[in-house]
Amino acid sequence: MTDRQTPDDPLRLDRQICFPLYAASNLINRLYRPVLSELGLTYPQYLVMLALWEQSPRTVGALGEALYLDSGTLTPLLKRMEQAGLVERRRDPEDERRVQISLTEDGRALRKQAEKVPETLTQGFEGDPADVDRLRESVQGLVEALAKHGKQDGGA
Amino acid sequence: MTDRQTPDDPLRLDRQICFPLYAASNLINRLYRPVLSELGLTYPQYLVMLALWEQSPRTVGALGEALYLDSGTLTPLLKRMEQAGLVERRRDPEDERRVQISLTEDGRALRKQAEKVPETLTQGFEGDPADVDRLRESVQGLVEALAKHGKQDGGA
DNA sequence: AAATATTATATTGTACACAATTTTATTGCG
DNA sequence: CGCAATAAAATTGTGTACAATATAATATTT
Repeated sequence: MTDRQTPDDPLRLDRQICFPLYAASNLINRLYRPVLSELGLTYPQYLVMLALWEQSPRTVGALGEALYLDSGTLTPLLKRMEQAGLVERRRDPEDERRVQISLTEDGRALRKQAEKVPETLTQGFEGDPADVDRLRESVQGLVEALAKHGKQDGGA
Repeated sequence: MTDRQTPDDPLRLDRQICFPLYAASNLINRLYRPVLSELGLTYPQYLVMLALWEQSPRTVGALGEALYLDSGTLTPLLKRMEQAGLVERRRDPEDERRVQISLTEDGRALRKQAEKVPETLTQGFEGDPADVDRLRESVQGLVEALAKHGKQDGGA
């Protein structure tokens, strides 16, 4: 039987920064899922839509840079979104390596329904909005640091 | 061509709290992966080991409660860990519905190698440890709020 | 005690994530 | 031009996540 509770043990679950981020990400996904399913979207698909509503068309690479995802994740996801009629995928005539992702009419129209998503989810959620804002900025800072960290080679 | 940048648009990607958490979780997974692969672990498997090093044996349900995961995720994951010789799965004789997960000798021994993981990953990482600590506590608070939120029925 | 409800885990099917590799297109260089 | 190097997406294979359902064991009710 194992049972350690050394207070300064760096392997304690409640001392990890990684774990609450992992848990929060899963829990948020779970919270969004039923709301987004009414729009016919998964959570990462919703993020792609947010990115495209800000700017369309965008290349697969540009989407990946914005969302910190690579083509291995985005290609099949975008194909499903194309099947759903939300986006179009078209080789860039200027550079046939690139694939331009653009919103369809349906994709643009979906924005109206999506506008209700943020309030639906913050409804009945205790906590000072200013606190949430501070937290968001902190995590954004962490993401930037992690992204910079990851850009480096990692070596050997 | 779409191109909106209304400053107070609640659908702006950089105004979401969910997105940086999602991105941070992915980036951290990516950062841990090469380090953990030397121990023969994936990131969620590492979390299970952290939980078991604190207390073993534990039921599948107890692990799920600690990590905010359900049997649909844990069962196959634990089977792979059993194949790898890190844990044993055994029906609880007291209640045959429950499955007790316990560390094997190899599983316990792996802790020594895992002790190097936290420092390996914080190495060359800029940022005040006190800031990271505050961030961890904030995200832990959010996780608790989300978990409480999720416990409620959701209605309809 | 038999029927019903509840609980714990497992199974099924869909959709990510990502490393590694492959394919196709462009760029650089002699 | 010819060809190696680079770049952008797609493909392959493994491992999560999770909703919905199934299975089996225990608890509850009548």
